[in-house]
Amino acid sequence: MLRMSSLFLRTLRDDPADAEVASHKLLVRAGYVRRIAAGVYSWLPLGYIIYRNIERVVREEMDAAGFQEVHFPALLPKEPYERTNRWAEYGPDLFRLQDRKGGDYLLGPTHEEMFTLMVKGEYSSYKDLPLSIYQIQTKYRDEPRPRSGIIRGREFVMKDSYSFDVDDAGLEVSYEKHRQAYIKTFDRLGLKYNIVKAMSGAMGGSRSEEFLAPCPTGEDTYVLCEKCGYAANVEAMTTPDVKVEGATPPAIEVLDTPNTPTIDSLVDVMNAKFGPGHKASDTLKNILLIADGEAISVLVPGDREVDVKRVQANLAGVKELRLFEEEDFAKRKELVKGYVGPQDAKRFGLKLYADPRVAVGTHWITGANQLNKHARYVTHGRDFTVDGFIEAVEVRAGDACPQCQSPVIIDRAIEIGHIFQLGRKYAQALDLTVLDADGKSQVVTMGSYGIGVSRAVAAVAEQSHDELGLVWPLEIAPAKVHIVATGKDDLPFDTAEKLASSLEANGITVMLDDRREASPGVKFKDAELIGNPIIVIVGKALADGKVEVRIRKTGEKREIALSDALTEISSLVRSHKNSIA
RNA sequence: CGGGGCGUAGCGUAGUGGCUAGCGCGCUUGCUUUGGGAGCAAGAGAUCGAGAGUUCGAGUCUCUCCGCCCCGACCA
Repeated sequence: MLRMSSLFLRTLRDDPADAEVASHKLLVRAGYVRRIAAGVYSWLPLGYIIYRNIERVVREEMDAAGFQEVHFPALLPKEPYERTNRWAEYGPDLFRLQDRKGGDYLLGPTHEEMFTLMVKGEYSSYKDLPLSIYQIQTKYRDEPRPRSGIIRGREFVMKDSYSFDVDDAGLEVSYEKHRQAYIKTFDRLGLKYNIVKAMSGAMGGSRSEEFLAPCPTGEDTYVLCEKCGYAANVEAMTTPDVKVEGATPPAIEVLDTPNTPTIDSLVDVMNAKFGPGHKASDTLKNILLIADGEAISVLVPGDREVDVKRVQANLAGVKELRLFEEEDFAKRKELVKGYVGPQDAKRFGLKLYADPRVAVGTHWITGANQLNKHARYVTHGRDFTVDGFIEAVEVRAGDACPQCQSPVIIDRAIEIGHIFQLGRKYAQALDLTVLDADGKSQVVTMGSYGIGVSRAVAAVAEQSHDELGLVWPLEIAPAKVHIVATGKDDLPFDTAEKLASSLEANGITVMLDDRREASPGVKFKDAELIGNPIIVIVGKALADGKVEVRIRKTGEKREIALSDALTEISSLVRSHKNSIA
């Protein structure tokens, strides 16, 4: 039983000055966490209870799925990370330190190497697989900018699992098992979330999905089709095939278009020259970029912006990508800023990529590669060809869903989980092989699956709060029932005490506000701020032999006979989970 | 790393180069009060982020450093 009279807790009346998002403000105000350094937080008793409850749910679901828990150190030697080149690749995001002998160590940002080596050390036969093991561990990443309180820290707790299989079919099964376990986990945590197609990114691998908890302050942007349920991270969003119809356009015609370095000015001139009706979407933008030092051009319709992050995500292997700057134009005189067209790309030795909207057979008004000149009827397939199609435009609300063509919506969310098929990258680098049934050596294929445990505390807080304070789901709340005793006599306090004991005896956790000196107002405010799902007030109504029961989430209140309190509250907890939390 | 902002008591904040750095919350003591962050009275609590400088005099002006927040870049 948590007694407010002795609980190590001080609630704050004002929002902390350094907090911006709701979860951060409320977790600090309600006395759950305190900041220690940028992106580094301490858990106070209430916060640690929430944290442990979430960890417990995660652990139970992992165990239920048959995965086995292990535990690695957070402090790791650099050697395994050198073998996969991540000691170098991770760069400044890695917390590095040396021991007294000058040996290099790191604080683990993620543990693929350690898991791979652990399995390599024990297993060597296909008969040992499949295997899934996990840990719940503090991770360290020296983020360039920690933000949003607990949501994005430099120290955080993650549950990471890894699956090991002999072949792709096995990996698919392991992946699916994790996916199901994640669904159960997040459902129990009371989180609203979408499972979203993601890019596997720098980690390589194929299938990849993110579990995103929608909330306005989230850092991730994703698209959702409300009609068919398609959901994807903006980087992974694909464009439906473009149908090209109509006759072959006339041959290229070069036009004098003085002072038209922008799409808008070009459209105006075209309308003046050939009559109204020309749109920005009839023109073609040639966006020049530097990809790892090499100039490339990306083609998008003129009414669209290029999303550099998306381009990079879709250009395999490119580490650094940036837009052309003045000095780049200065070096490449043949590329006339504002008048670039794809028809001379081969001659310029420029790699060309097209957004799918710039399909083969489409024709465009675009630059003529001469100052103050544009060309029309420039046709993909006839007048230029590309080195590849990549998703390049900034995704907009209303874009067509790749599955059903309906307009999609765009939303923000917190990433609470990520599952993906790693493939053989780490097994290869660290030489994790097993003998198959034919006695041949096979490189193991792996999956990697993460849940942000500490982040989930903030995600729930972010999704579940109101103007009064936090609103915890039953499963993870500090206590199921928050009993407030009011009045100056002993009776309400004694009564509350007895009710609390009998609830606890029935396995229902209780927080009891047994403070004699605090005013009722303070106790009510604290109860609402702290956010336990059921609030029971033992006070005024006691004169009629009643107590008041309030549902934190809905604000619903009613008085019930004290004699029924134990059974009524028990049944609320046991059978009304969904309506109260 | 670029841009912006901020560092004054546990928290939130005021402070015009000039007397003993002020207020609210919280805390302590006493009395009163007890269904919506109570009232009265008396207290404790600050090397004003650090260092250097200008000045008769610096929380206030200058410089350097440190820390923190926001936007961007970045981010299994």
